[in-house]
Amino acid sequence: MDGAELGRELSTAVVLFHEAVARRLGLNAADHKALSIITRNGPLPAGALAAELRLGASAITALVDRLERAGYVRRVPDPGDRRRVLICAETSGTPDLGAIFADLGREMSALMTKYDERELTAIADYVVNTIAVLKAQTARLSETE
Amino acid sequence: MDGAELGRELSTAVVLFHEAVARRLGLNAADHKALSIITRNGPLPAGALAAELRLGASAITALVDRLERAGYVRRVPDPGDRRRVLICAETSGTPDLGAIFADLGREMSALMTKYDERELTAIADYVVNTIAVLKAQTARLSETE
DNA sequence: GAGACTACTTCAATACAGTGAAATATTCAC
DNA sequence: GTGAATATTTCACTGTATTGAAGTAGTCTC
Repeated sequence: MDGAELGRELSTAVVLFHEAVARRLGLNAADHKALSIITRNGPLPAGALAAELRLGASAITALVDRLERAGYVRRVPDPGDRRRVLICAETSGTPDLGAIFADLGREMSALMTKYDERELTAIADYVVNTIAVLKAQTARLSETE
Repeated sequence: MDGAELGRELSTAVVLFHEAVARRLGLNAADHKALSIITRNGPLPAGALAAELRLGASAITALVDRLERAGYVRRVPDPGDRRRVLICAETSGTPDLGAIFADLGREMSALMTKYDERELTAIADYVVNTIAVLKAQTARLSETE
């Protein structure tokens, strides 16, 4: 199997894994993406989420309604600016999410014990550079739209 | 940056790249997924696509209509069974797609020249095993639904 | 070759996410 | 304080994808 083929396989596997996670959480792809932004970027105001997702303000209200109803996030009034609402990931309410990624993490850790120092360095370098290439390509594809 | 963080980053980069490709092709995520199945699995009957995507037959008709109208696929009557319609990827009609992946391939090839034989072996092994882990986790997530 | 079955399409109905305008509440500038 | 600006919500509407039932065409069994 050559490099390109391998890359496509990896890419497909990643995308399908994401879909499976979303299905498991009972979310569509867009809501899952929103949830991971919220989880990663900590509590953030609805407006910031709108900018990130390139959606209108009213779409965010509906989206957060769905996530809140499902128990994945919580609305908290911003103490600094009471017009704002901060969207917080509901960590206690999502045991699924933790378990899912813990399992994956465990398997990946086990995999990494196979390699020696030099191999690990090469792999990490490869991953870092692959991320950079993908980001650059994504930017290139997005710029002309 | 630790391994888990790196993995998440890679995963995000892959997903965002896919989204960018889809946007560039003027397709939504679902149609893009269908197109890549068609491209990869060669000409396949509508029913097979329905099974793959877990969609009803009529949804496939609409989906193929959209892809055909956009010039990405073609309906060809199956010579073996004339009830069937084979969905073929329209290679000539999609210069975009080729160009997009050629560019990515070129950058990835350039990256790979950095590594020596042993490092390349480790990287390939890592990718193969990561794919296996992701597939296993995807299956695990899907089985109980 | 008649009847049951299969593959796809058509059509009406439904579900859902997104938009844009108006409403509400709060902050900022003066 | 008053008026302009900002952040979110509500609401009516639009666009689009999916479903399920009915229809059409072809294949298989006997």
